[in-house]
Amino acid sequence: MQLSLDEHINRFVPLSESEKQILSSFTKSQVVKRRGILLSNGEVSRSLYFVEKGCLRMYFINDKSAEQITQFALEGWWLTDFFSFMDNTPSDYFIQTIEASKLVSIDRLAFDELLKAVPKLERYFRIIMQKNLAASQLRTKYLYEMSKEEFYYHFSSNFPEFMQRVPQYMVASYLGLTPEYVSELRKRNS
Amino acid sequence: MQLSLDEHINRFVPLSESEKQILSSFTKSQVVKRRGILLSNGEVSRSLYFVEKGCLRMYFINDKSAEQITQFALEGWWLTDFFSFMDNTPSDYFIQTIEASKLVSIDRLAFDELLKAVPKLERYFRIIMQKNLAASQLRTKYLYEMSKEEFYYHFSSNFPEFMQRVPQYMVASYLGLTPEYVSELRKRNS
DNA sequence: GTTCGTTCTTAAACCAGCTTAATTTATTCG
DNA sequence: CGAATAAATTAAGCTGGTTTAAGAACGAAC
Repeated sequence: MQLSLDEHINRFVPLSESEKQILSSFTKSQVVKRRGILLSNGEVSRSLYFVEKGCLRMYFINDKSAEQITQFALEGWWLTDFFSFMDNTPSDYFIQTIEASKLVSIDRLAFDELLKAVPKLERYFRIIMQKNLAASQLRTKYLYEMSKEEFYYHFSSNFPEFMQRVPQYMVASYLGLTPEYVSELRKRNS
Repeated sequence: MQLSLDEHINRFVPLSESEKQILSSFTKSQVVKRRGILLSNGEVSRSLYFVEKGCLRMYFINDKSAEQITQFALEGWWLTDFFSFMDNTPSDYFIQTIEASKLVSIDRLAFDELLKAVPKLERYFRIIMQKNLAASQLRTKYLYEMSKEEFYYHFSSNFPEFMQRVPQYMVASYLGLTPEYVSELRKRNS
């Protein structure tokens, strides 16, 4: 599976050829190998990333020195630490590829310029942010209403392809479970 | 404290007088008494609400028939169930005023029309959604990194005015704690 | 196909936070 | 104000999920 940024934008806001050219002049395409680091903690999150192909994770190091994953991004998703990106402040997060990936990135300043140059994209990003917000509301609801056991089963039965793409311990981290407990759940269910 | 929508928009996108008039023709101002219901579960979340004065809560009924609060909105915040609002599907949530409140609401269709009529507002809402998303990422990080005890102290020391405005059991619900446990924490800390 | 690092499993002890249920204190509103 | 209702507290017992520690299985790279 692969999804170009142009194609994705076109689903919401059709762009003219010249607008597409302006867009590509403000963005960078990059191919990153497996486990490549895009952002390290302490740095400012300078870029907003779009995943054309592959998979990203965002995580921080918790007080037990363990990696705590807070978000994944698959094909068609945008990812950054928005506070750091907007306010130009150091981030607590790491962003890393899980697989070899093809990305489009936009720097903070380029993002502002781009939106001035192609105001139609304000609409595209408004819609994207709105959808992200809806997804985030739903995730929060799940966190409140499900036990950790339910949350795990919900996730594994709703996203089986994802479970196969990503190591089990990363899924465990994202769901806020210990790998040991996930093992127990898998045993229980088989 | 009171904050008009015009003023709030003006912080991000200055509007002309005629644009302000178009805006007000697509929105509704309403004063709602304490504990007034704006959305009930099973209904479509037809409106997006801006709080000019007062306080809203969004909650659902969990499997133990208890109210589970997922969001508050104070002056200057927008609130709705975005999935229901965007896709026109029934919501699981209730939205209710905690205090007597002054609100501005925009219906789904009016929202689309408004954005067509005043494209500048795409930018305003893009920024609002982006800020919401940043706030949501931060909240998620807190959930992952803090124990419930830490989460409670963090919240009560960072938002003391809020703790006084909202009943303790609502704060407990929002933080995912039982009222009994909050009582214990308060006793421990005094 | 062997090696070395990474990932997953097993099991027992442990504890943060919940449940239950009874009591006290605040609020609301006639 | 005073009655009724809603909210907050207390304390004991319990449990879902973690911690710890050790070993087993996997998979990438030579």
